[in-house]
Amino acid sequence: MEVTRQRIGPLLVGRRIRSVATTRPSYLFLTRPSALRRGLLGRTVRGLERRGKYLVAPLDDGARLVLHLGMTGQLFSGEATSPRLLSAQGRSSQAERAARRSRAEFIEPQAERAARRSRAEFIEPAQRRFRPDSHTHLRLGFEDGGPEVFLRDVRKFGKVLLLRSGESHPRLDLLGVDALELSGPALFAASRGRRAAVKAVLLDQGVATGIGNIYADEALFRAGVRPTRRAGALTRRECAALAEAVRAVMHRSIETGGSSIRDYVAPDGADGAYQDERRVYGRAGAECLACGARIRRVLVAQRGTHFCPTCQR
DNA sequence: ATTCCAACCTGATAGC
DNA sequence: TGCTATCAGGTTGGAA
Repeated sequence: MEVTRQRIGPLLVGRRIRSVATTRPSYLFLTRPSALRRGLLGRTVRGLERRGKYLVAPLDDGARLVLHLGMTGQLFSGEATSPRLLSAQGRSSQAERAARRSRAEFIEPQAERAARRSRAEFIEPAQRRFRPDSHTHLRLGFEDGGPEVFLRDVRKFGKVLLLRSGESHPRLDLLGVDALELSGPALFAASRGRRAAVKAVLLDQGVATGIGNIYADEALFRAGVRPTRRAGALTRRECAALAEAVRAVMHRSIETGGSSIRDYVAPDGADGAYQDERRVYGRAGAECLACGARIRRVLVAQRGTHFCPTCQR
């Protein structure tokens, strides 16, 4: 979300909204689309802040546009280009691609295939332009006629709401300290008396906000702490190491542009690279890069949880 | 006062 | 080919 904030900021801040298109009312819209359109039309965006995984955009009338991307949300420029922004209809499935490939290899002479490839490379850029689909829930156009801004979210676990001037919202008010500033003592204090697994505490946005499933697993690995450990049993020393690991992992992910594993793209369409630095998340059955043991996957707090049984105690 | 768990959605993939 | 089951960067509200 921090990478998204940094890169979508210039496409929002200082621009006056001329058009607002939305999909039909749904779980995603905490503010009804009709009210959202009324509240946004003609407004100028004054800034863009992040509160944990939420983005908050103050408007020139004192209202605030609040966005959360949930699991599959994508916030991006109309000029962005990426296969991750295409819906299934606009993209060939893996089965189709495989079928086409094997057909092609069977009947097509190599020279012909090369010619087709160069034709495709010549034509493709024009065809790749993003076209709003049924998952594109918000589309903002601006007075300056520049690039639009899109919010797309396949699963609709994201959130869009408009807070009127001075209005607050419990979802924002209950957030803890930002993960980038989580301190050992704060984590230690928050863990006291909690019987839940330490991973559940890391994911609790009221303790620290911004830590998601990938980063919880990666931080626990770095700190050498097993995710299933009872939070209340962690020592000050372990909390210090874990808080440090959280900060390090989050900073590194921001540096590398985030984790593009399945849906995430930056607002400019670029993939992040943090997925290449994962040591445990999504590596169940593979060898631990530190000790060679098999990475294990278990459920903790109903979330897939990955750890090294020898490095993490 | 916590912790658990189903629910909110859709799509990709693995296995039979 | 198709069908079923499982999994997925999150959060919430109410039951246990």
